[in-house]
Amino acid sequence: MGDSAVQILRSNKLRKTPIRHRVLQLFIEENKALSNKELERMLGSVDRITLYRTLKTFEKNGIIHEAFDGTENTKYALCHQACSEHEHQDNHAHFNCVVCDKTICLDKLPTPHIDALEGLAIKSSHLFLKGQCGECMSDQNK
Amino acid sequence: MGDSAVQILRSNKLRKTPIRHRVLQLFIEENKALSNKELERMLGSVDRITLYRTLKTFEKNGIIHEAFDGTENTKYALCHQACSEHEHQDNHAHFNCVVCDKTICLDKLPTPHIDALEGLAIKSSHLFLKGQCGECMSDQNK
DNA sequence: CTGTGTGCAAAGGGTTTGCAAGTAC
DNA sequence: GTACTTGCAAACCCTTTGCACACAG
Repeated sequence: MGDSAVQILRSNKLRKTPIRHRVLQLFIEENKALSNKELERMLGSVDRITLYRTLKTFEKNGIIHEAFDGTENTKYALCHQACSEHEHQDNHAHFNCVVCDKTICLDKLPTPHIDALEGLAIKSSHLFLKGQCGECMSDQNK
Repeated sequence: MGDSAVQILRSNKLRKTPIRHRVLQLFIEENKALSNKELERMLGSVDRITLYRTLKTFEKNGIIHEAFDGTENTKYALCHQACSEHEHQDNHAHFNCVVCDKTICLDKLPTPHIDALEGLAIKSSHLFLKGQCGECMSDQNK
């Protein structure tokens, strides 16, 4: 359980460094999309640039995928299915809370599959929803 | 016809300045989403900062809407329906060509309407497709 | 030991803010 | 004339690049 981060690194032939291990564990524990800034805050003493590079490396290896949510802060989320290099399978929607800015994967809501349309060759589709998450709705009622 | 830019400005109670007029006309003529950078190039001699402010003003007035396309360059497109301030109605998908980076509105492809899901209150949904546009497919065959 | 990862400094690009001068009404 | 708009400078933030040192295998 606590070792799945290690397993992910090993199966991707990535060196097991403390930073990579901690970042991966955060993705596993938090179960939501995380931005560079959030990770920086959570990790405390890590170099910002190293984080950028860590995320790029994970993305290239298909460990995480970019979660488009219409905000300026690029967020990444753990790939649940097997994603190979340059072959991401994040065919699900994302939800972004406009109050707390949390972004989560909606694995059960697939993005529409469209092959062609009006003379366009469609390669991928991306869907994101915006609204209020359960916690922020509860807070509102206090 | 050539005056619709003027009409739009007037109906939004915005002063009719040369820059606003030219920017609006470009949106009307080009019929696609435009980024600050593209507008800058097309207009030639306009101050970049003024453009940013012009676009923000138009967006606030519901004249244009942000067209999410998964690229780093924020693009805006003309609102076809009547959008009021803070009440955008851009309930359609967008398409972004990964070759030429052109982004267009797919007015005929509505974004899915979802009210609630897994304890989330959904306010809006956004859908964008990526692929190759007709022109870039033709270029490829040359 | 060798190649990869990290940390720091610096640079690059997009976007915003402050302020004085110019312009629409 | 008054309020809004523009243009310029500077600042801000996010992200990338270069390079020397440190570390995993």
